[in-house]
Amino acid sequence: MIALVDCNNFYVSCERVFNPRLEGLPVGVLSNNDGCVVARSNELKALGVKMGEAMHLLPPTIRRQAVLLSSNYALYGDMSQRVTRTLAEFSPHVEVYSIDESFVGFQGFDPATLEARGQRLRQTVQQWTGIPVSVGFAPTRVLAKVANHAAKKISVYEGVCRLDAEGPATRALLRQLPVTELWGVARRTGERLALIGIDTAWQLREADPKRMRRAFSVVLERIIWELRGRPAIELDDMTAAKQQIMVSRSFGRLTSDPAELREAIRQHVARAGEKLRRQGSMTSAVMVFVRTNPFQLDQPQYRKSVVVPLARPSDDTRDLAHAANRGLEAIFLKGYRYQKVGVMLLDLTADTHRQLSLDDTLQSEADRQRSQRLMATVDKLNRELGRDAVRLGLPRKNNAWALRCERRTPRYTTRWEELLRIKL
DNA sequence: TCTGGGGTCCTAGGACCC
DNA sequence: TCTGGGGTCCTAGGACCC
Repeated sequence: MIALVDCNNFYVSCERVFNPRLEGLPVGVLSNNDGCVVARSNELKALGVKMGEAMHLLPPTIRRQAVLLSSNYALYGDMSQRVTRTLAEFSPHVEVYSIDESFVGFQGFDPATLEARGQRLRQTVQQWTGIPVSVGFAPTRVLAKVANHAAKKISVYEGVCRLDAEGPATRALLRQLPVTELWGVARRTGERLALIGIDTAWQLREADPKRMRRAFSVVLERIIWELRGRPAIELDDMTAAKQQIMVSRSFGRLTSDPAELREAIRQHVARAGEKLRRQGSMTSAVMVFVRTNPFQLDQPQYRKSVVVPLARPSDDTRDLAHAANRGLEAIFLKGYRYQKVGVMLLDLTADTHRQLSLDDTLQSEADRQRSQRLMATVDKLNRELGRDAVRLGLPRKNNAWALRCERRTPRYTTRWEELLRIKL
């Protein structure tokens, strides 16, 4: 049996831990730039606010009633780690799936004891971190997701639900579950399934796996096996090195100024370089992209990306910045109002595979060591003194890319000076 | 005025080879 | 009139996740 442990309304719950006055109120947390709603309390859901709804399109009555907060990722990331550490008390097999969800392995435990363990887990996480969680047990990940959904929605489960592959509870749940509520089935696939008369999770489970593979995809076939209780989805080791690293942001306001684009790219490259070195990788290609605001249909639209290969794999921010600048020059066009730029590091390899090449005559061992020391020092200073304590090049004033986040709460768990702002 | 950011996996189709 | 077939590799884009 495997358990999916999911934090309820995670970002909102984090905010409530440090500001209990938010209990009972409709609370929402906004995306970067305060653009749209990415987390909702039950009260806000009850007002009809949908996931991903644009802030500026919310009816004024709702904006007056609701407490809408900028996102505070320093806080959520830290709280997430506390939850994960608590889960490790219950099983040696914890796979962190996202900031608010983990799969926890319970192989070998007596199935009859699982619900009680689940309840104890909930209470412990609540007591140690202040975060409410729901627990779904099942033989496969897809079914564990269904069980978790039931644990959250159906009050008799009291936050913990166990589903067997066969059994009346499983059957009843799958019969009334729209197929698009399943993990891995979204709108597009749902539309195609509807055409052949499959609307519920149960109907999908009863479909022929091989035929569905041919008509749809291997992904859908695996979901069918999982619904029947046969594991077909393995999770990647979430601690494994990423295969690509992306950093991008929307601008706080649109801009046509190439200097502002260059500055944003430089920022993003610096962050991407940090991430790259933290996981001990090198990159051999840097992708740069720019785009206008796709929602402004009356404005001229432009989106373009380019991949710039590096002469040799590198993790030195200066190399990455050089490549990114060339990429930006190649795709920048005058006359457009840009909304977003970003960089992606592709083709990552472990830096232990650092290869000797013919180019080594051009870059001596001494140069490489200097580069490594410089980057290690920059990373250390930024870790200890705060992001951007040290950077390559000077920042500009009044940047277009400065984020709007006017409603952010204090970073209670990671900044002493902000902790003092709590009103008692 | 204002619509997130960061990932993964899979598939189709083109280029190329023999 | 007739113009192979099968394999690999790569890339772009779709779909999905939270």
